[in-house]
Amino acid sequence: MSAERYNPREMEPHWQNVWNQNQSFIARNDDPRERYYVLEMFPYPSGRIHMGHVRNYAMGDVLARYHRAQGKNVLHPMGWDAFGLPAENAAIERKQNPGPWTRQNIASMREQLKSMGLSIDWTREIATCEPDYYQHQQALFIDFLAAGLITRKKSKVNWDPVDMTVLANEQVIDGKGWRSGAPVEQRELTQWFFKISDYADELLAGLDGLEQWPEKVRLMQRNWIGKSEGLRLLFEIAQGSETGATSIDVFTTRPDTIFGASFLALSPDHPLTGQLAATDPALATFVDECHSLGTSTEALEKAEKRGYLTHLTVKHPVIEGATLPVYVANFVLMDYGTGAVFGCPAHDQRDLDFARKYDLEVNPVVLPPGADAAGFVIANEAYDEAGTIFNSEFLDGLSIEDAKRAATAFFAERTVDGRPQGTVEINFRLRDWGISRQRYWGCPIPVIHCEVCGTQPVPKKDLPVILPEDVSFDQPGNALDHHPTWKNTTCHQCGGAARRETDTMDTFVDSSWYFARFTAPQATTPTDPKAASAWLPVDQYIGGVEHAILHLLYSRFFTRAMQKTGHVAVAEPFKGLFTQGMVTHETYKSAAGDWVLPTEVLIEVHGEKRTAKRLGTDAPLTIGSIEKMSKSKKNVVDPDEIVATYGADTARWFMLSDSPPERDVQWTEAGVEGASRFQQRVWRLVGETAALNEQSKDIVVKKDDKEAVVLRKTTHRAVHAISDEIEGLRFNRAVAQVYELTNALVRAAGVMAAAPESRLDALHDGVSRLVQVIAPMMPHLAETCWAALGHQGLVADAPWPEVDPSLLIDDEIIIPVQINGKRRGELNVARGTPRADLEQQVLSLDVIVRMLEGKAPKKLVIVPDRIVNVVI
RNA sequence: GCGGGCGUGGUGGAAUGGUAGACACACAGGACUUAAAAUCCUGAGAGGGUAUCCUCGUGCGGGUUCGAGUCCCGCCGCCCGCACCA
Repeated sequence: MSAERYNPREMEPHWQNVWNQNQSFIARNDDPRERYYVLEMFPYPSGRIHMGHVRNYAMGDVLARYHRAQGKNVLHPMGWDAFGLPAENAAIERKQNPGPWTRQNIASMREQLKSMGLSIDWTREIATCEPDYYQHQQALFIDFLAAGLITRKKSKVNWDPVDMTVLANEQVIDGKGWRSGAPVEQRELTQWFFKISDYADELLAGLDGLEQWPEKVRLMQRNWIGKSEGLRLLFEIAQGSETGATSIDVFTTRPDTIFGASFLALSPDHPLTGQLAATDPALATFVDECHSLGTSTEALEKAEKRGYLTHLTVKHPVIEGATLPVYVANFVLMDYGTGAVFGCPAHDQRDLDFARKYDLEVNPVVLPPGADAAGFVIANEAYDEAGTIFNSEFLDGLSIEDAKRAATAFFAERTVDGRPQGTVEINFRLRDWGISRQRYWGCPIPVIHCEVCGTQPVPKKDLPVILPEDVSFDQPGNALDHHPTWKNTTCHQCGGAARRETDTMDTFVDSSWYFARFTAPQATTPTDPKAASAWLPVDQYIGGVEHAILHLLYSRFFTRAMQKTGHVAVAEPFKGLFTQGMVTHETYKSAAGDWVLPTEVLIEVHGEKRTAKRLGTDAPLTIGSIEKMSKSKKNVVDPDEIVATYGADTARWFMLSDSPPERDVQWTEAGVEGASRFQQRVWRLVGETAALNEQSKDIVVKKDDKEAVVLRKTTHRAVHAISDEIEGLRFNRAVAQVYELTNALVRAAGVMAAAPESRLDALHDGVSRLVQVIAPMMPHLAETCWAALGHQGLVADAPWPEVDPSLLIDDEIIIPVQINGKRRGELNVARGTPRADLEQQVLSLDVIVRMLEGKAPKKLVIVPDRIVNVVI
C-alpha cells in the first residue's frame, strides 16, 4: 500500500468506466425485487450544468445508491426538457435552427453529468424535442381531446410582448412574464385549453394524501386552487329593463350580510357593462380607462377604487321597496364568480373604501361580541370578524354561520325570472390551463383546420406531426407560421385543402408526463401501462421550490388525465417530494462597479477581516452580499473546474455537508478544500488499515479486547444513524455522523500498535463499513478504498452493512444530574438501574450533599436511564 | 392585507421537553520541517476565579413545567408565497 495522495482525476473516470461496463445502474422492468423510483427534475439543456444541478443530482444519487444497496430495484433516469424559448432566442440571434444547438448542448451536459459519477440508467434517456418523445405527447393530446379534457375557446389571455406568446396564469408573476419579465398585456385570442379546472376539487382533495410533500408546497397549491363556497344570488332589475336584462347574477360568500347591502358593482368586462357603454360614451371612456390601467398587477395594486354610477337600479332582495344603485367598478374581476358583486361596506374593507368615496350607506349587520347594538358604528375599518347578526329581521341573533345557512335556505325558496333566487355555488381561483404558444420550438399541436369540416385532430396513424427544421428566423413571430409549405395539408375527412395548427404546446406539457415515459421509454404507445403502474408514483422527487405550483400542479392534473385515458393507473405522480435550497456565493465588485468572477478574486484573511483583490492586477475589490449564483452577478463557480481540480466526489460531498438540504447552501473555497481534505483523510485511513493488515497477516487475531468492542459499537451506531439520516434526506446530519466515525477510526488506527491482534478485525470491519456508508456520497473514492481493503467486487453492488442491534445499546451509561434544572454533575450507572438505586446514589453525590446542606430535597425527579433533577 | 417559515458562537449549523453549541469552516497556539505545503496535537459562547469553581447565555417580554432553543401568549426583525377572489 502506498502513501500516495488519492488522485480523483485518475480514479473517477476509471470507476465510471467500470460501472458502465458492468451496467451497474440499468433498471429492468422485469426485475421482481421491491422497486424504488427516484427522480430529480430534469434539466433544461442550456449548455452547461451549474452548481444547482450538482446539488440536486448529488442528493438524488445518494438516495439511488442507498436504496440500491438496500437490495431494491432502483430506477434513476435522466432526460432533457429540451423545448422552449432560450433555444429559439439563441437561434434567432445566430440565425440557425434550435435543433442542432439544443442537441449539442445535450451532448456536452451529458458528459458533464457523467463526470459526476451519477448512478443513472442512461439507456432510458429522453429528450422532449425528439419526435420519439413528442409524438406520444401528440397521441395523449388526441386522447385527452376525445375524453373532453381539452377545449378550444376564445378568451382573454396573458400576452407577453417580448416573447410574443401567450402565457398561462401560473406563468405571470407580479404581472410580468415569468421568463421575459415584461409586463403582460391582455389579448383576446382563440386558444387551446386543458380543462384543469374540472379537476380543481380533486386536485385540492388529493393534497391531503400527499403526506410526504412539504406542507409549504401543499399550502401554496391549496391557495392557488382557491376554493370558496358561497351563493349565487339574483338581483331583480328595478330600473333599466330596456337593456333586456331582468336580473343580475352576483356571487357572494357572505349572504348573511345581505341586509347591509348598499350597492351593486359590475366588472368593466361584464356583458351588461358593454351593453350600457354602447349608449353611454362616458361609461365607455371609464371602461377604457380601467383597461389601460389594468395591464399590470402593480398598477392595480396602487389603483384607487373607482366606480361609474349607471342609471340602473336593482330591488333590494330582502328590504321591501328599497332599491340599490348599480355601479361599474374597477375592482370587480370578470374572471371570478359572476363578474358582479353586491357591496356591504360595513363588513368588507374594499366595499367600505368605495362607499366612503361615493357617499353610500354603511349599515352594520354583524355585532362584535360584547358590543352595544345602539352605539356600534363603523369608522374607517370594516368589521369582518365573528359576531351576532343584527339589523337583519329574520336573521337577527344568529351567528354568521347560522345566518349564512338561513339566508341560503331563504333565497333557495324564492324565484326570480323563474329561477331560484339563490343557489349554492363553489368557485375556484384556478383557471383552465391555456397551452397554445405562438412559438416555433415546441411540440406541434396535432390538429388541422378545414374550412368545410372544421377543426379536428390529426388521426393517430398520421403521427407524429413533425416539427420542420428547415425554418427561417428572418422575421419576428412564429417561424412555424412563416414556413412556406408546412401548414398546408389536406383534410383527412373531405380530402380538401386544410391548414395545420401552427401554435405549439406550452413546454410545461412536456414536463407533465416525462416521469411516466421513463418507465418504458421505448414503448410504442405513450406509456406501457404495465410498467407505468409498476413504477409510479415516483417514490422521491427532488427539485427546486420554484416549481411548487407550475410544474407540480400541471403534472398532478396531467397524471389524472392520463389515468382517465388509460395510460397510467395512478392519480398522483409523486409520492415524496423534496424541495432543495439554492446554491449561493459571495459577490465581488470592482471599483468601477463591474461584477467579478470568483476565479479572478484573491481573498486575503487578516485575523477576522477578509479583503479581496483582483488576481494579476491586485486591484482592490469589494466583497458584496451572498446571493443565488447567477450569471448576471458573476458569482458562479463552474462545476467542470471543480471536478477538474478536486474531483466530483469532493463537489458532491461539499454539496451534501453543512447546510440542511432544504435550505440555501453557500459555496466557499474553504468549504470545498475542507471536503477535499476529508477525502484524503479517508484515503490515508484506508491505507493505514490495509498496511496494518498486510504487516499482521501472520498474527492470529484474538478475541476483541475492550477497545475493540468500543470501536465496534461506535461503528454500528454510526451506520445505524447514517442510514436513518439518509432515509430522511438529512444529508448534512449523515455527513456529521460520517465525520465522527472517521475521527474515531483514525484515533483507533493510531493506537493500534498496542494490541493489534485483538483490534485488527474491529478496525478493518469499521473502516470497511465507513467506506460503504460514504459510497452513496463519494462513490469513486469508496470504490478505490473498497478495492484497497481487499474486498471483491464493487462497493456499488455490495449490500448495505447490517447493524447488530446488541451493539447499539450501552450497558454503562452516564446520567446527568441537575439541581433545579441546571446540570451539576453526572452519575455513571448500569443501564436499567432502578429508581430507588439512582435516588440513593444521587443523594450521596458530593455536589448534592454540599448543595443540600443537610436538608432534604423538596422534590426528586428521576427518569431512569435519562436524567435526575434535584429540586431544593 | 392574507397565509407560511425562520431567528442558537466569528461562520454554516447540531440538539424524541432532559448535559445548549454535535460536526464542519474560519481563527489562535504548538509539534514535525532548512522552509513551505500536507499532517498531527491543543484551545476557544461571554464574563469572572484562573484548579476541578461561579454567573450570564438560543431575537425581546411574559407563561406552562421538576426542567424550555424546543410547548403556549404577546411583540420585534428577516425570508417566501398569494394578493382588489366578493
